[in-house]
Amino acid sequence: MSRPTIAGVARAAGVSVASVSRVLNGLPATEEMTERVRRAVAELGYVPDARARSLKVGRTFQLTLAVADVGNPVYVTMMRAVEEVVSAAGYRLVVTTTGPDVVDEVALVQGMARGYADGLLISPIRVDEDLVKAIRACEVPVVVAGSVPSKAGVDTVRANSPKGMLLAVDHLTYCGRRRIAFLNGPADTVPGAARAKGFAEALRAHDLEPIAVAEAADFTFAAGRRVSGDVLRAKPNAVICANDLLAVGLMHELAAAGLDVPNDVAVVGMDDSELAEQSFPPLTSVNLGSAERGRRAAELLLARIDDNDRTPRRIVVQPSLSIRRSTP
Amino acid sequence: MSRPTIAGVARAAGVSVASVSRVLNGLPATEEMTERVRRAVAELGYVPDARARSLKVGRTFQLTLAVADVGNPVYVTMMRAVEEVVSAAGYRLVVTTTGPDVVDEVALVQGMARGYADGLLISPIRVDEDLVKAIRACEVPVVVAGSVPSKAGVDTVRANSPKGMLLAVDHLTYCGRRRIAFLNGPADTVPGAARAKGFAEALRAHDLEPIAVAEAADFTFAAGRRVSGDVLRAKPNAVICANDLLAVGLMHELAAAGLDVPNDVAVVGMDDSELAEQSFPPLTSVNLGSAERGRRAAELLLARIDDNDRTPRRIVVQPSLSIRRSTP
DNA sequence: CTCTGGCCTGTAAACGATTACAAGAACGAT
DNA sequence: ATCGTTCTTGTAATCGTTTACAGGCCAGAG
Repeated sequence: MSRPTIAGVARAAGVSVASVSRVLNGLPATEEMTERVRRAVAELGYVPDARARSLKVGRTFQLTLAVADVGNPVYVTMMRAVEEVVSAAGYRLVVTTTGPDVVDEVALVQGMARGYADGLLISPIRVDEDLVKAIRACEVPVVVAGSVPSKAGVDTVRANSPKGMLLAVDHLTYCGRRRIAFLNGPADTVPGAARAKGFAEALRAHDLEPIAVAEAADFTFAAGRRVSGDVLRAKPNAVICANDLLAVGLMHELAAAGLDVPNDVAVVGMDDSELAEQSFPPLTSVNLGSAERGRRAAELLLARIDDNDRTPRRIVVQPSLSIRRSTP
Repeated sequence: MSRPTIAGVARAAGVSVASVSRVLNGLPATEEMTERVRRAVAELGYVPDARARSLKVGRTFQLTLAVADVGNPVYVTMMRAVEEVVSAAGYRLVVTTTGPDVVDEVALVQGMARGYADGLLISPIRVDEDLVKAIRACEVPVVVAGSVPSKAGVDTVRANSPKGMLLAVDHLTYCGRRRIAFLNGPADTVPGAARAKGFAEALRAHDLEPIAVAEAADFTFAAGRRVSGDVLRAKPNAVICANDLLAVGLMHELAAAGLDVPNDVAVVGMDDSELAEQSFPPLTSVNLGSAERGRRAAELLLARIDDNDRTPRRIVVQPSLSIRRSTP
């Protein structure tokens, strides 16, 4: 006794499959018809098959979210926001981890042609020509959370890193710190490059010279710790970090070196993730609007699924600074 | 010019659709046939439709992972492990957040009958009769990460909280702490109940009386902070927390109260998540094997998808203690 | 030379829904 | 009473695969 199909329900209710389908999809039907179908559905415990439905209507009601590393708390924030929007719209979320390699991202984008999801929300950590091409050619709507050349002709939602950097430097100089170092992630990544550029500009705007710039191997706590020494040798009295994980890694090394945060060294993180609030001391962090980016990106994706002909939008979310205890 | 179908490939290659399908699925075919099909596939850029395939073969090659809160770092650890196992086996992972309500979990389990995934890996935060019934009746294989009555007849992988508690209490008494308090999450949850019981047993084994037991509204940082006061009023010299987030919340309150960790109060967390390592001071934490649980659970699920008649297994993962700086 | 058996390959029937189309019923207007 | 309109319902085609089945061909055995 296997799962009942729509045909079984139709038989049990003494009506046609078309009528069952109509009732189930809320199309007009008489009182009596609705009642008979409902009764048969309840009796048999019928649940429509999503696979069959997908094939016929050409939609799976699934969306794919691709991120580089689920362990990064900034993605947790984004994922929460995305989940909320898409599940409210009746979609499920397929979460995929791409890893740091761009070829995996390209493969993922091309694989979307299989049609297992109705859209893709991707936050690429590295971008190259192949990826742009793959995104252009993608069978399903794509929204990029991050920067991608405008010729990709795709909706994007990105942060304003330079402005965020400026907020951080403004705040630090206001606190009287002028020996500012920068702890970046890999500069060959999209966020790494943006932040490096933003940092240089922000210092220039304040007529300052960078004291030190270090690059961690990736955007993780462990990598941050490993290169903290390079930053500290320059004796900065403030360090801006490219994300919160790196900042927390740095603070551990500062504690190990017997330096006080914020008195000896002020620390500013970026992303304003949950970790910023949880770290000790609580981390002053540039809020790059990850929740809002997630939300807006999800909304763009839904809008594009409804109408794929709309002109691509490029949304920039403005940053703000969450001041906590790691700065004076 | 829409997506090519298998019929288009067949036409282009001058063969039948069956032959195309066979070549694509690696069934025996002559050298020449294989070559012609490959060429046509490449030329048209054909990619098989997952929706149609799912309908026919009755599988989607997707698995659902349902957790209560993606913000809890313990789920990040589990998710990583699960992703690794299932993607190696050729499955995609659908991540769903159930929220704290058991009715949502029941709805989720019942919704699996739609067949959008081939299996469900669920870590229920609360369990009731309805959920057990739903799991028993579920159309697709289910593996539970956590405790569920054995009559559910389902594969489970769970932690050994009592043993973990004992490790924590052993360690604290060894450090000379005997005024031990407990900061729990909601006691009406599965992990909350298990840990409360484990804590009581562990203290009894050491002939100790609990100094204080508090219950946070949920397993989050903010909730932990809010009830920390209740714990501290009893002037404990050690506090065991039901998870790392609660422990970090408590440590913030300790700092605010001017108390030193570990000298004034030793703190032990549970889960040994990434946060334990990142917090300051680094948190001594009971490793309940979340990565291993994720891995084993995923393996059980894959095995059951292969053979749904195997007798249910109940795996218990043993805990260990990761000693860091929050204890003397 | 014929027959049997074993490959390949193609035709067509699923899988389980949605939906275009047509047919029938009901009803009001003439 | 007849016609036309509208509303409901049923029949059957369709989505794009996989796969059971059968037919055709060839080789080897008798």
